[in-house]
Parts: sequence; C-alpha cells; structure tokens
Amino acid sequence: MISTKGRYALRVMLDLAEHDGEGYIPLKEIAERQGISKKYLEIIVRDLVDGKLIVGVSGKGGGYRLCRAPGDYPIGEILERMEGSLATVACLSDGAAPCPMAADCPTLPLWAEYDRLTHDYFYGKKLSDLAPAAHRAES
Amino acid sequence: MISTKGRYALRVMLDLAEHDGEGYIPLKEIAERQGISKKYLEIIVRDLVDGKLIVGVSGKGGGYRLCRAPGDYPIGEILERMEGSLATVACLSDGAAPCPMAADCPTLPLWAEYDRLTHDYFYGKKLSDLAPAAHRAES
DNA sequence: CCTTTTGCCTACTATGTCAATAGGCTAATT
DNA sequence: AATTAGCCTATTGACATAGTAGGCAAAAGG
Repeated sequence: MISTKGRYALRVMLDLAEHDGEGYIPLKEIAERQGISKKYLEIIVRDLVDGKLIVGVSGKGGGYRLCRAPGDYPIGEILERMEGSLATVACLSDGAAPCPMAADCPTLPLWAEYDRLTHDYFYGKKLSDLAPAAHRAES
Repeated sequence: MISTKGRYALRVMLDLAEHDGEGYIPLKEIAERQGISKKYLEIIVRDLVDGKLIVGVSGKGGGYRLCRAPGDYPIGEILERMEGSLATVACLSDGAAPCPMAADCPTLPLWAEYDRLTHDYFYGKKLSDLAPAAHRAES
C-alpha cells in the first residue's frame, strides 16, 4: 500500500514540474495549491532534498526547484525515497535477515517476480509522463 | 506490502495442495510443518473457510481440505481474502469516499494502472503454479 | 454414551507505523 | 535589520499488525 507520503511527494514533484523554469517555488504556494498542510509537506520536502531530487534555497525569493529535467525522474525513485523501499514482502527488504528458509520457500519466486514487476513499472514511468495531465487543471 | 496473514495463508493453501487427496489435514500438522503458531493459524484458516476456499471438519480424523482443484485457485483470490483488498492506494479501495479531486488528479491513472497490473498478476497465477516447487522439499 | 480430537469464537495486548501538529531555530535575501 | 523561507526535534492520536490466551462446541471413534 502506497502511503500518503509517497503520494504527496509525487504531487509536489508534479507541481514543481508544472512550474519548472519559474525560479524557486515557495512551499507555501505548493501547500495551498495541493491542499496539504505546509507543516506536513516540510517533512516530505526535506526527504526529497536529502535524496537529491530537488533543491531548496532559503531567504526571500527562495523555495524549491527541480534539479533535473522532468523526463529524468523515474517515479520509482521518488516513491522509493519516500517509502524507504518498494519491496512488497518483508523477506525481500534490504538486509533484515532474509529468511533462513529462502532456499526452498515455494512462495518466494512469486514475491520476487511481483517485486520485479513493481520496480519495472514505476521506474519505467517518468515524471514527464504525468506532468502533461497536470497542465489541464488550469483550463 | 503483503502482510504475514496473506503470506501464511498462501503457505497453508500450498501445504493443503501438497497433501491433496489424503483426506482431512489437521491444523496441528500444518502448524508444525510450517513453523507457525497453531493459534495464529486458526485465525487465518477460519478466514479461508469463510471465503469458501477450504472446508474444515471437526472431530477425530477431521481437519482441513481444499474444495477445488489446485488449478482453480487464483493466488489473487487468496490474498484478497486475507488482505481485505489488493488495492495499492486508499482512493482506489472499495467505497471509502473516492477522493473529490479524482476527476483531475494527475496521479490517479498511475495508481489505477498499477492496481490493474497487480490484479492481473495475482489472478493469473494459480495455486498449482506454485505447488510443484513444494514437492521438491521432500527430495 | 462419553471421551478424545478437532475446529470455532471472543477478547485482549503489545508493538509499530502513519499521519499530522506544534513550536521554535536558522539562514539568506532585500 | 526585518522579512521570508527553510530546518529541526518532539509529540500525539489513530489504527493496523502480529500474536496470545482461554474456553466452547461439535463430531468421530471406542
């Protein structure tokens, strides 16, 4: 289940993509447009900055900005950053003692394939694939 | 993220598939083979019975048994029963006030397609597709 | 009929994560 | 220097997950 953090993060990224080239966008504006508490967004946005997905500048005239072209952001990278991992079962998460019975677990291949499917789907989609739809919101 | 209930349920179903045709299998045996607390399995197994996925018979010589051929169990049906829903985002769950902004939400198609992908993957796989691997555990 | 064996049912609890809020601090631009 | 915006820590309520505990009911075998 994708959490609100992941979904909100994606909406923030789309908002920034939509206003790409307009300089730094204050968080306050994003919060108002998206109808999400600014305070909550701060948590999300900090994560995005730490993950080198966006850049933030303080001071008057500051705000946030994408640091790549919208086509260079795989959705999967954004979600993975926010969710910690896209892994769908615990035994496939990073480290975490990967189940001693893994060798003859009949269900593991099922989860592994689903994980691969999920990964490929979200890494195949780019931010720019969703952005055009966002522009329609203005019309 | 698939919960233990879903994963355990699948292992129970596979265990039953492996011993298909041997009459009723006591829960105690399954619990021992799978290394899962019998008490916890009771919860899971009751859910499977309610969902008409297996049948249980009380009394001496009783236990649980599949009620279809292993090829007639889509994995998705088992998981959906245990997880409540396979939906990956809240706004696509059954009912639950489907988000007033749905009409021009730029991210919704992304989730919808992923949901479809998930659904098709798990409904495409059948219990019998996993069972053969389980037999190897005996060799 | 009665005991055993097995499933069925309700309640409880501990742990953890999610979602969100609150308040203050720091840094940079004008 | 004042304003504007981002940065940081802590806290909270709600809810789901994972698992435990104990007893009740039903059915088969002897």
